[in-house]
Amino acid sequence: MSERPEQPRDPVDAIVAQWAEVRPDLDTTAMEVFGRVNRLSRAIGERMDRAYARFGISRGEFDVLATLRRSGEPYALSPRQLSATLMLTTGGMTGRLDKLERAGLLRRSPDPHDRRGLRVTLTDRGRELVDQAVGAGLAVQTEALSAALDAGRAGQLADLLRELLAATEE
Amino acid sequence: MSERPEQPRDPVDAIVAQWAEVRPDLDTTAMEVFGRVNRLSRAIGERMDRAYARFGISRGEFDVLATLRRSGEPYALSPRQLSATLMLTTGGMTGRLDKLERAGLLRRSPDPHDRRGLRVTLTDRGRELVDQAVGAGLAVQTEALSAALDAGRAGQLADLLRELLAATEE
DNA sequence: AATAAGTAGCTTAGGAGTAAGCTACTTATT
DNA sequence: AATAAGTAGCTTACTCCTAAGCTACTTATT
Repeated sequence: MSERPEQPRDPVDAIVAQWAEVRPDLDTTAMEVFGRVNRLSRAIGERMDRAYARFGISRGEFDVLATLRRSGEPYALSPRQLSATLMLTTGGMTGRLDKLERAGLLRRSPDPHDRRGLRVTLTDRGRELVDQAVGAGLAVQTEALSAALDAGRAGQLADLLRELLAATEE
Repeated sequence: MSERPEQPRDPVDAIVAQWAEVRPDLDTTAMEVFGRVNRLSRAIGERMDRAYARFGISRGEFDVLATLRRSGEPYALSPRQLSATLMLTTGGMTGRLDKLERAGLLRRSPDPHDRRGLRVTLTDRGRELVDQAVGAGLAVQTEALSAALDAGRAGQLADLLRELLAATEE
């Protein structure tokens, strides 16, 4: 009867079907995208938490180390730059830096050009740890993606998401 | 030179390019999907928070009311069912129910068949509020989606996400 | 040079979640 | 019938975040 090929059903289909029963007037099309985006974010996030936990850090802490690592030599940024990049308040950043500094993964030193500011620098141990952890985090994501989609469809998905994200974050 | 049509660049492209500079050995393909999924989830989440705040509730509280509403008459579920559906610990659910009960949006009553359990029921005010709020939340999502993609591409995106989510949540 | 306005990072108070453990009750086993 | 095991919901302690406000310092204006 249906002209569409068989699709696997997922939890969002069930939610959409429930709404159609009790509120058939609602247009739930957008939920088919954002409902799945939310659930995927959460599911993969939990797996990445576990991957990073093996290195003794949380996902938020990994993000700090990774931002420093990505910035290249000398692996130094200000707390301000870090909290802007990670969309975190300065109070939240203070806490993360405290933990990471206590763990010996980074170091705070005065900014030579601005006495209000600090420079946060990756220690050698921090660089080594993040170099390992980034591989573990990517492995989690790669495994989940390649289990579901071949390279062509994965690329299609990435392109559609890019368009949506670019328009959304404007 | 490029055979691919011009793509809008987004923040994930920048992050991927940074990694390629400092760690060219890494395969960041999966990040092109999950990095965007994470950022989209966060960006839309913030907008939905604001939409629900106009009704005096948080997104988590909306989810409780919406789950009850979707379940149909008589809009009653146990705290256990709610915390399972919403992937929340029972402790967290206790807190949400406390707030919503204080606001007069739902009611807790003893389960007539199991004296350990409760039945959580939407009040009339709760049903009216969630019927309004669900429209506001969908409007946020619909606006973001239709600003970026036409109906055909949005459907393609939903289908790819369904495949990925079904495989991921298994 | 004096001063007003802006910025950097930290502190504090409060919110919302988890994990672990509790009591009360139900179900399965003997 | 007695009892062991399981389940429901709540409480407590803890974590991590935000919002607001602080001090110290820098930049712009007069």
